[in-house]
Amino acid sequence: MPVEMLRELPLDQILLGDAGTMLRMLPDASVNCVFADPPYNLQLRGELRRPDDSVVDGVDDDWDKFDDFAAYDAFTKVWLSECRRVLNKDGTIWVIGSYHNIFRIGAMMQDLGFWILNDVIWRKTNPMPNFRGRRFTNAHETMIWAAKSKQSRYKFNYQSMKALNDDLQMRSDWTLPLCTGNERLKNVHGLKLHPTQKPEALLHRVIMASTGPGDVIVDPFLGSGTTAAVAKRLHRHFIGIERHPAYVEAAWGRLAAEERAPRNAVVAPPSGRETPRIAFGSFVERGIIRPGTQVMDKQRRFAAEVTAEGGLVSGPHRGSIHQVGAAVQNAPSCNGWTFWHYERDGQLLALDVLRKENKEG
Amino acid sequence: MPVEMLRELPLDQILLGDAGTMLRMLPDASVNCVFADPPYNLQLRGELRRPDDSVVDGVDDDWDKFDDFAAYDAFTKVWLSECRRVLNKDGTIWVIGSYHNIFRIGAMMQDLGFWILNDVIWRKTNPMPNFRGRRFTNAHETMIWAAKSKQSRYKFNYQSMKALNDDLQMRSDWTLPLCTGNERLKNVHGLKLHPTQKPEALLHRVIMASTGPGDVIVDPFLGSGTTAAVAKRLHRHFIGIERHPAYVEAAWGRLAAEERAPRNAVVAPPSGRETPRIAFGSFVERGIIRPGTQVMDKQRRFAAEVTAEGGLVSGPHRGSIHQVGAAVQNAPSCNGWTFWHYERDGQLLALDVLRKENKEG
DNA sequence: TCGGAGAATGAATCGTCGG
DNA sequence: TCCGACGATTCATTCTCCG
Repeated sequence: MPVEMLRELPLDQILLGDAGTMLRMLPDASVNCVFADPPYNLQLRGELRRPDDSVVDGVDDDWDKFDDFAAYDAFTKVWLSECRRVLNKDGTIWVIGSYHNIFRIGAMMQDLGFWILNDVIWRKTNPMPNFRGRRFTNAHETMIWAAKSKQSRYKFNYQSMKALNDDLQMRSDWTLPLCTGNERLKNVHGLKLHPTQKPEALLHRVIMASTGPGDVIVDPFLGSGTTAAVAKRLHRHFIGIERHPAYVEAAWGRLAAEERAPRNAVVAPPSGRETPRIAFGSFVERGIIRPGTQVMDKQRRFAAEVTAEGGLVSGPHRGSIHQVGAAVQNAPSCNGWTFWHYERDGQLLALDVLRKENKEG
Repeated sequence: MPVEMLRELPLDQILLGDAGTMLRMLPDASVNCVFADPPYNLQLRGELRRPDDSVVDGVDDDWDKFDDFAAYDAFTKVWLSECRRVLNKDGTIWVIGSYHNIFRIGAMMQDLGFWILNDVIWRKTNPMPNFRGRRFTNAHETMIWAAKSKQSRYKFNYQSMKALNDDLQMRSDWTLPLCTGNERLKNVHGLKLHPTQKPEALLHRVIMASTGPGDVIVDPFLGSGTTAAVAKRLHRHFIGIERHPAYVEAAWGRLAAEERAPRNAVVAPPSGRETPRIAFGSFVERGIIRPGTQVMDKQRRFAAEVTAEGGLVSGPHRGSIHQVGAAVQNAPSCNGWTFWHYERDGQLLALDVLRKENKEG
């Protein structure tokens, strides 16, 4: 079946169809980044029960069923090859998986000419236990981050990552909770809409690390739309691909409710020393504080705005909560945690309450 | 080149030679466990040969990396296949690597019929920083733990692992420091003897998790001998293979200094599954529980009565403690030992306390 | 409205033995 | 090789309910 190639990128659209077919419609070397969360090929057998005899709601969807490894490899080769064609020469790709599929995917990526930059571990704070005591608790998933080729001059926002990590280099293991609570999309019955919805904090870090404002990110397995929502929030363009109309519809609804952060909150920080230093970034990443949130001192004499990398901007001043606090007062130093406040439920609260409320901060 | 197969296992020996050749000397299905830390340098000139046995040349052109991958795959296939042959039917293998090689290894393990049980992340507390600031700090290595086949009834010392982890299930991510200080072997110049000496803590956990005292562990890339030293300490047998005489010599020196732990320190805790079974009837027989005793679940929602033949009766339900427990709850199965309770001295005690109080049924 | 108890739940390749 | 019985086994977090 001949596929018509689009002459313009379908920016900020969700294409209904399977990954291979839809990717073929996109022009060569036209996008900056790919985030892919393909089926894992879990190969689950019977039902699994918890010690209290309740049944685990496993992933039994048709889209995760393959006859054998050969079938899975054939499927993988199609979409990975198309992703590589669509990426521009300096583009990068992220693929997430578990031990069921990630080794096959990684080997194939190398065979196709991708150049692996890192494997990144998502360490789950609250994984499902191993109920039968037969293996180690499966407490992580693996992401592969790779450039289109060894020659790619890829983008890595080193300073943003360092700022997000208390002024230490960001490591290859990221500790983040599962997607639960209000963030988890529900269907009309109040049950989870999608069995494998990824947390927004994960996508926030991925997008902040490897793209800039205005870049184009393709997600060939969009699912519930996390990639699209976070891309919109951070002023990146997205192109989503999803086979199931119900997921496409839910993703559109989610996007409608998602607001862009203020423009100056997502500008990349200057490289060099005057960069924010704090774990304040973790609150931004986890959505506890949104980029663009207004903060002020207790007397409301000074105001500033939260940036996507976990710092502040106030007029010409940009940097950590401490640096900007000092700058606006024209003071030599400042404890941003106690100086800056924000409004919540009509109250003015010091940023410090965030640390007290969130031990992991 | 014909290789003579040994008639007896070379227990607690270090074989000088390359992994593939030496593994061929070991009999089929003769060992319990393999720990492998293979080289991952894809530019191993001279060591790597193509499947047709031609030597990979030193060209570093882009297209040549495909040859490098093919050569590495051929090298990997030889030693992995031999490891699988040498493992007994319930044996397991551990392989450690980084993103350079672990994906190729994992995919090949699946293709050879190994059944992956977990991928385990070694999270380094003190990794080498990324000096150029172009990637995430490479702060982990990946281990694949796999059984010889899907049908293997592999060993996993669940209770030992749980005890090692403060009475919580051991997770798939292990946080351990690099091998440094006195543990790190030095050469005569005071420089590190081996570039990738693994910490003993890592091998301790590997060996404790998947083997028992007296088991045989093969390390086809012994290096500085960490596997052998920890195996000896924990009363396991080892068979080491190493192609560099200097490493073999250092490993023997290390083994000479290594003392076995006291015998009773390495006995695995009773794992429940292995403790001898006691029939509930024996307690009735011996008069510890009288026929007619009332039993109930913890919430006192269900009640039943002990029968003279060591079962229970509850309304229309009659049978073993497990069967009646399942029947009254309308559940598919039930552990009667922990479900049913009885009153003694005003306290509600699970029937299970009887087994703990009367170890010799 | 607040606090405590109890229920719910998450990408999961989750038995062994005897007849 | 199949079938039935026995019985081993859960962590972090959020939500709901009730007093």
